[in-house]
Amino acid sequence: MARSKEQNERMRETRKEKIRNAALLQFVKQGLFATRIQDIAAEAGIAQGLLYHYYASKDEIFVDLINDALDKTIEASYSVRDMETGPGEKIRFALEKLVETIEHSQTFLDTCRLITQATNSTAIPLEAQNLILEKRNIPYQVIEKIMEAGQKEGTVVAGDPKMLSIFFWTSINGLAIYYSTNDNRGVKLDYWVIASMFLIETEREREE
Amino acid sequence: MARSKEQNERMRETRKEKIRNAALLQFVKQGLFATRIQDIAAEAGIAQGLLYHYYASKDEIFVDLINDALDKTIEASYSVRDMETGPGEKIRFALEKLVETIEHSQTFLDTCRLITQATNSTAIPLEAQNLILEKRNIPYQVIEKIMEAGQKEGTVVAGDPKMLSIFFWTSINGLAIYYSTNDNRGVKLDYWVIASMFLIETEREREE
DNA sequence: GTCTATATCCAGATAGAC
DNA sequence: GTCTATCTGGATATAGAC
Repeated sequence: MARSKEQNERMRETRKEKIRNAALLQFVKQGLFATRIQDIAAEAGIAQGLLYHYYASKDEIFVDLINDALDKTIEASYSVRDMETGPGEKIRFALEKLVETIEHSQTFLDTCRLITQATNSTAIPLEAQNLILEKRNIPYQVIEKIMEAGQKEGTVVAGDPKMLSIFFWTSINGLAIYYSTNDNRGVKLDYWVIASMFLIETEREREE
Repeated sequence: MARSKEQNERMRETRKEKIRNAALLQFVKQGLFATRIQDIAAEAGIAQGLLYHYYASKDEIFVDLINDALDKTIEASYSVRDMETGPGEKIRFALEKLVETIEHSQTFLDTCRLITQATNSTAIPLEAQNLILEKRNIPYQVIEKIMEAGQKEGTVVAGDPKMLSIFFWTSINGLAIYYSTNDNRGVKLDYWVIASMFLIETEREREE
C-alpha cells in the first residue's frame, strides 16, 4: 500500500507539472491577470474544477513557476561560477550557451518573459515578490564577481563590474524577448557580438 | 461662442491628460489588467463614473498612452539621426542623453516599463498591437543605420548592425527597468561603460 | 460636469453527481 | 479523480440625481 501511495504522489506531481507548463504558456501570452483559470485548464486539457484539486489558486501556480524559474537561473549561474577556467572564458562560455539556449529552447524564452513580467509589476502575489527580492540578485552577483576577476586577469573590459553584470543579463534577457516576440525574423544570433562587448582581444581568440 | 467652445476643448484635453498620467502610474504599478477603472479615477482625483465622459474604456486610455510613448521614442531617434555630427558622436550623444534621462525623468522610466509590458504581452488591445507593429521598429532601424555608418567611419565596433541596434535599445531599456525597480540603489550610472561597448577608441575621447 | 447608485456580466471558487 | 452546475464577489459600464 505504501508503494501505491508513492505512485500516486508521482502521478500527482506529473499532473501538476502539466498544469504548470500550461500556465506558463498562458501567462506568457496573456499575463497573470488576463489569464483565466479556465484558460489554464483548457490548455492542460482538464476541466476547470479539477484544477483546484492540484492548486488552490492561480496565484499559487504563478508562485511555483517563478520559484522554478529563479532556481534554474541560480543553478545555471553557479555552474558557470564553478567552472575550472579563467573568468574571461567563463563569460565567453556562458554567453555562448545562453545564446544557443535562446535559439533552441522555447521554454527558456517563455521563462525569461515570465520573469520580466514579474519583475516589471508590483501587482503579483506577495510571495512571488519576496522570492524575487530574495533570489533575483544572486545571478547578478555571480556575474559581477566574475567580471571583477576578469578585469584583474586583464580579459574583461573596464567599467563598474556591477554595471557590466547588469548589461550582461539585460542583453541576454532583451535578446530573448526580442527573439521571442519577433519570431526569429531578421537576426542571425551571434554570441561573439555580445562577447566582444565584455571581453578584451576577442579578435585573436575568434580566429581559433 | 466659438471661443468658449475652443476653451472647453482645451480644458477637456487637459483633463484627459490628467487621466492619462494617472493611468500611466497605475498601469506601470499594476499592469493593464490588474488596474481597475476605479484605480485610475482615484489617482486622477475624480469619480469613477466621470471617467467615462473622457474615455470610453480602459483600453482606449492604454492605446492613447502607447501611441504617445511610441511617438516620443520615434521623435527622439529622428532628432539623433538628424544631428550634424558623425555617426560615432551620434551614438555617444544619444547614450549620454538617454542615461541622463533615466536618472532624472520618472516619466521616462514609466514609459519604458509600459512599452516593455505591452511588447511582452499579446493580451493588449488589438489597436495597441497594431501601433506597436507599425512604429516599434523605427527607432531600431534608425540606430541600425547609424551603427552601419559608424562602422564605415571606423568609430563603431564590428558586428551585425542589426544586433548592435538591438543591444543599444535593450541596454537602455534594461537599465531603465533595473534603475526603476531597484530604486537607484547600488549603481552609479555611467554612460561611458555602455558607450565603450559600441564605440572604438573611447579611452582617448574620454580624456577630453 | 460631476457625483452616487445600480444593473449587468464574468471569473473564481465550491458543491455535488458520477 | 473527474466532470458539470452553481454560488458569490467584484469590476465595468450605465442611469439618474444634482
